[in-house]
Amino acid sequence: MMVESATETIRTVSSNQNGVSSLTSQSEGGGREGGSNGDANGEISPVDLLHLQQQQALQAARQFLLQQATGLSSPSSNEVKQSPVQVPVSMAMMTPQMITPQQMQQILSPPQLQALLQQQQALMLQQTLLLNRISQHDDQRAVYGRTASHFEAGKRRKINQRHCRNIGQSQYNNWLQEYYKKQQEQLHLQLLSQQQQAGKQAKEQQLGSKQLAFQQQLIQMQQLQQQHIINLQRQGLVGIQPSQVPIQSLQQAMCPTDLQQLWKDVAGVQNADEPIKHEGLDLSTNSSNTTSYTASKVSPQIPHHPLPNGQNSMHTPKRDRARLFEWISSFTKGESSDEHLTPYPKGTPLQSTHSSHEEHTASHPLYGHGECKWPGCEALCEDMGQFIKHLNSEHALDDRSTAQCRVQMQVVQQLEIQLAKESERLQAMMTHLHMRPSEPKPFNQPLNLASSASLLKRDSEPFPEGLPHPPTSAAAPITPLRQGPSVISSSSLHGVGPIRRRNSDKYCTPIASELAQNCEFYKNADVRPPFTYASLIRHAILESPERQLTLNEIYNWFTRMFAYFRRNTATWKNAVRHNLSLHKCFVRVENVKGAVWTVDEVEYQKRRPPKMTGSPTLVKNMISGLGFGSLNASYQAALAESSLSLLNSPTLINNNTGASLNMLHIGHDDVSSTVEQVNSNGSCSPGLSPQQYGHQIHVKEEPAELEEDSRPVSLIASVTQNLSMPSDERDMEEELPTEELE
DNA sequence: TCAGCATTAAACATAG
DNA sequence: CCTATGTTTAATGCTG
Repeated sequence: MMVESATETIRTVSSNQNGVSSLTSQSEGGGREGGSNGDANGEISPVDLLHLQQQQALQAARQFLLQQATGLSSPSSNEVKQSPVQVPVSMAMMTPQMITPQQMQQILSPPQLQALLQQQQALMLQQTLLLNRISQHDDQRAVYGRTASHFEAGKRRKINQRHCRNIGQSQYNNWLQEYYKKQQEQLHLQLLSQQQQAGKQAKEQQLGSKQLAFQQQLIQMQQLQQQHIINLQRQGLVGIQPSQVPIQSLQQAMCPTDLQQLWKDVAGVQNADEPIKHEGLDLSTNSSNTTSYTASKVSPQIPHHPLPNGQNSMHTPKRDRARLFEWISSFTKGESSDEHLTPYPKGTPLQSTHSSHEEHTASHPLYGHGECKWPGCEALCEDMGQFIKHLNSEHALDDRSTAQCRVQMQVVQQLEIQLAKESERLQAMMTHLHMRPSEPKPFNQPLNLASSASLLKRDSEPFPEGLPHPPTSAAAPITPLRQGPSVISSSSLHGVGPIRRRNSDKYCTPIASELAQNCEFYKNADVRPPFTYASLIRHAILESPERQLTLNEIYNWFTRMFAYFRRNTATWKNAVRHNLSLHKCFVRVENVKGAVWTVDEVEYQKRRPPKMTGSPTLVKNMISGLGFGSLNASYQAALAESSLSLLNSPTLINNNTGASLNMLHIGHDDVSSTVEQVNSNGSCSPGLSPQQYGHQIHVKEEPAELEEDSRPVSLIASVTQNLSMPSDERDMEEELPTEELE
């Protein structure tokens, strides 16, 4: 899922980028292809949006020119009159998101702020248009002239009419009209703002420098283009519905951080343009002092120009480049600061991927498979040198690259968020499965202490605690009932556990499941497994095909399965030997080759039985201490496995187990593990069945001890056999193996 | 506080 | 004699 979504996101982004770039080039040619490019579905694509905005910008510019040409000095003009009214409207339409604290600070009054924002939007539109045109002509002046001519040629029209009209680009009319239908309101809003701006600018003209004013506007528009593009890309990235209001939707789509950053930039622009805006506002509301502002603004060299992006993409002074760089850096920092969003440590998934990618690409992360990996760029580069060249020429530090960089950051951020979500989901899934992972499974069921506990005497424990969790338990079994499930997730916690956690062992019974689930973890992590040596040894032995292992094989199993046991061999090997000798459950059988160790399951489960039969409490204690609980589970498991058909519900299983346990009063300790094994095998493996264990017992030298229990055992065994017997002849097998070997 | 268990360490025995 | 394998004892820590 993650991959898919991520891929999708990337795809979208790249397409947007392509769309933007293509649009830019296409718009230059005045072609309409760009519009169709966007979405074949008729949905408005970023490209379409851009076109639309371009048109709007043209309209606004035209108005402006007209005003200039007409000498709209009089505030009484329609435009001017409208603006005051419109401003409020637009304000109402605007979302709070559009305003940033920075802007607030800059603005004297809320209304003014609103107006400023509106103006910015209008500027962006205009900028887009102009830039597209400008891109065709390196000479701004040429553009200006051309644009001016357009404006001059045009006449003032009503808003609706404007939508349908496109200066020298009638080709856009069709799609524009469609768009218009969908976005009429939005367009109105924007156009109104444009008008307002035009009106304001008209006043500027009053000041006297029409050309200067226009240039100023151009500059502003250029400054805003960056943001505009970003917005478009973002829109694509976020996957906003085309039907949504362009600007607002874009803003909404942006994450708070991005939005903030974006508006920082905007603020910067405002700062630079502040005079103008104020002027504009003043003009619209009040026409004083514009001159001074205008003068400063008009100056193309605006020294205090704070906005890095604001620079004309075509002409980015080095100092501004530095700013751009700084800006990017700051943004990046901001991004990193947001990493907390991701549960994973920095650089886990994404970064690691990145690094690998880098390695893969050998020298440059943006170069691979002979082509440029820059988003939206697939330029073929035969070699590194060529690529570097390409990189420096096509992806230099300019507005466009910056915008793309931002988009990429967005992508990363989105992916991180996605990752976080997916991780969370995974956690939930694992938690769910582990918590009752085996519910479906017979042995897990036994976990229900309540039911089984009462039934079980010595075994009582088994269920509850036996099943519990191994690793997790390290801490302390909270609720016996659900402990059972230790999961992979818990595995991570294991490391934390104290070196000795035999305690857990008691609960660890489910070694098999635990190991099965966290196998890889233990193999690679130098973490002591939360199982007792006895449990591990037993597991190792039972896991073997013959259910018998030589000491050396046991050693090997330990080292193979646990990174932890790859060191301090002397210690743990000694412990293994000690356990093998100490516990009756481990039976040494002379083999041809020497001696092998087998498990006497009954004995193993019995381990602490002596008095257990007593009250439930006692049993419990014993169980907890001994870690018996499993036996029952194992038996049950075996039974269940063998007769799954019969055991549909856990309850049944439990009951069975409980009953059997009672009768046998056998301790189950790792029963769960036994069960687990059975489960792991896919079907209860006959070999593991209690019977076998029983046999082993016989094999052993000290069957005598069992006697008391033996009866119960035998009963159990018989029961088990009955249930599982179908396919086995285990009795024989158990002994046979050994003998055969011999 | 105590009993029981698990672990660790170590001494000792035996076989190859 | 060395090593691997087993057995046994003791000390220690933890848990209930």
